[in-house]
Amino acid sequence: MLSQKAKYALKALLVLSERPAGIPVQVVELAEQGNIPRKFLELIMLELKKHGIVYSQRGKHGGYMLAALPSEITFGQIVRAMDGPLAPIPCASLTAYRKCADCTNEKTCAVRIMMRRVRDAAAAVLDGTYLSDMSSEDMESLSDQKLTA
Amino acid sequence: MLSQKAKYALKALLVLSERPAGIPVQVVELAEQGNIPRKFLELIMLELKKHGIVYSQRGKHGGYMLAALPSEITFGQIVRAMDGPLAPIPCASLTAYRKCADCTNEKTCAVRIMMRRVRDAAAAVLDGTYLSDMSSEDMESLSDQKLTA
DNA sequence: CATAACACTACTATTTTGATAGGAATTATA
DNA sequence: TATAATTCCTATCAAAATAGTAGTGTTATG
Repeated sequence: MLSQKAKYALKALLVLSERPAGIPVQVVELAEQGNIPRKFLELIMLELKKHGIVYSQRGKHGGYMLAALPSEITFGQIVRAMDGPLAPIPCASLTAYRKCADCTNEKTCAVRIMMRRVRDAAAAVLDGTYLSDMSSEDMESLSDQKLTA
Repeated sequence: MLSQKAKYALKALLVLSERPAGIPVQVVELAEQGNIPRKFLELIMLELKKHGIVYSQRGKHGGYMLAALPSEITFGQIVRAMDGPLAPIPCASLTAYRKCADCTNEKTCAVRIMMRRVRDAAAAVLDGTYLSDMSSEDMESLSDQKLTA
C-alpha cells in the first residue's frame, strides 16, 4: 500500500513541478491545491527536504522549491523516501535487504523470488517515470485519449 | 507490503502443491515445514478455505488439500485472498475500486495513473505465475543457474 | 467412546498510520 | 527595529492493522 503520506508527497511535488523553478511555494498553498491537511503536509515537506528532494527558504515569503528539475526526480525516489523500499518483503529488497526470521533456505525460496520479480516490475515503472512525465497537460490529453478511444 | 499472513499462506500452499493431490496434509505438518506458528496457520488455512483455494477434511487423519491443480492456482489469487487488492491505492484497483476522499479530478490524477501502472505490473507477475511454476525442483535449478552464471 | 484433527470465537500486545497542537527559530519588510 | 509570515521541531494521541495466543466446539475414524 501507498501511505497517505506518500500520496500527499506526490501530489505536492507534482504541483511544485509545474511552478517556475527557484520561486518558493508555501505549504499552505500546496495544501490547498492538494486537499491536504496543512500541518501534516508541513511534516511531509520537512521529510522530503531531509531526503534532498526539495529545499526550503525560511521566514517571510519563504516556502519550498524542488531540489532538481522535474525531469530529474522519479516517482521511485519519492515513494522510497516516504514509505521505504519498494519490495513487498525485506528479503526481496535491493536497497534494504533483510533476512526473514522464518526462512531456512533463502536461495530456493519461491516467495522471495516472486517478490523480487514484483519489486523489479514496480521499480521499472516508478524509477522510469519522472515528475515531468506526468504534467497536468499530459494528464489532460491522456484523459482525452480515453474519451475518444 | 506482503503481510506475514500472506507469506505463510504462500509457503504452506507451495508445500501442499508438491504433495499428491487428494491426500490431506495436517496443519501441524505444514507449520513445521514452513516454520510457521501452528495456531496462526490454522486461521490462515481456514481463510484460504473460505476463499475456495483449499478444502479440508475434519476429524482423525483430516487435513487440507488444494482445491485445484497447482497449475491452476496463481500467486495473485493467494495474495489477494490474504492481503486484498494488489493496487497500492484503492482508486487504482480493478477488483476493489474506491475513490480517494481528497481527490478532486480523478481523470487527470497522476498519482492514480501511476499506481494503476504499478498495479498492472504487479498483477502481470502474480497472475501470470502458478504454484506449479515454482516447484522446489525449479527453485534448485534456478539457484544452480545463478551459481554457474 | 477416545482421540485426532479442523472450526470458531475471543482476546491481546505492539506497531503503524494519520493526524493535531504549540511554540521556537528565521527572515523580509514596513 | 518591530512585526508578520513562514519553516522547523517536539510532543501527543486516537484509531486501525498486524501478528499472534488461548480456549473450546465439532466431526470423523479406529
